Amino acid sequence: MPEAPEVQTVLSTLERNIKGLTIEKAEVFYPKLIETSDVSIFCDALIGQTFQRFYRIGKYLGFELDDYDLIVHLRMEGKFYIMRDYPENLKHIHAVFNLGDCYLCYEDTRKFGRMYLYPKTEDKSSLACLKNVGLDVLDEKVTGEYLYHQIHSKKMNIKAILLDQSIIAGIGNIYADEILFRSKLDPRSRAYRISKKDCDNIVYYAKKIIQGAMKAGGTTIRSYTSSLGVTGRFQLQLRVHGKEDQMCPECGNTIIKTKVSQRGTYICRNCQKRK
DNA sequence: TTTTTTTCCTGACAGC
DNA sequence: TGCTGTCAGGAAAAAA
Repeated sequence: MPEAPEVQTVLSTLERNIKGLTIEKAEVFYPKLIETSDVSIFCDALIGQTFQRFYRIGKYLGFELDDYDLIVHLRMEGKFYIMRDYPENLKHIHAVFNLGDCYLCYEDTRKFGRMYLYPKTEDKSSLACLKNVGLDVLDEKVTGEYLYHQIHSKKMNIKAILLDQSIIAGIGNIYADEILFRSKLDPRSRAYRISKKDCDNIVYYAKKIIQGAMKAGGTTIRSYTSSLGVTGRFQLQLRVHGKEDQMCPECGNTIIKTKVSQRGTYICRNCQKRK
């Protein structure tokens, strides 16, 4: 499940490999992949467009072309591959872009990923698909103060807050668990009970963990890989997520798995206090 | 308005 | 073997 670090890894890899290349032909085999228009309009518009600039907003990948902004959300299992030859097995490949001397292929087993195409704009935050996307987790405007102001009157649990992209963008299920473990907070704690000091901790660890994961090239759990098959190594550093029935690295108690906001959630009940 | 639930998808896996 | 049911999950839509 790509979160900000994985998206950044994919983006960097693609930038190194396809920046300056021009789309000669575009094919889309799964119509619902394209949110902004019919497939034929989408494919026709891309012909002759060159990849100019690469950017990330939360978990969204942004490609600035000559005349358009192409936005991609990988959701759970979306992946890009750069291939020398046209792909043989198209079973889970839903889009192929012919870039002249290579093919950029989009694969997504569960078909949750989406692509958006808009006329090019300087103000990326004005794009329709990003209207509910808040400040990126690494944005300097994201501080404990900011988080506290956003949540002090909300009833939602703190994990749901961290997953809410309109408050802080880029955090997903895996890192939410890790951030709350490091902050010593039970994910089920109500937002309005979270102190200013706790908010400082949450933001501090959120930035630290996300930046650490970016350096390591993103976490890999289940099927996630970045383009070109580059896989991250950060999973070795995960402390609670996916560690059901294992010992807490801090206190030795058993880590439990439960559901919070419909999401699989890992907690050390000894270290993480419910507020 | 805010919060919760449902929906979208397929493959892996458990149980019979 | 082959079937059925459950689970995983980001975000939008629908319901509460």
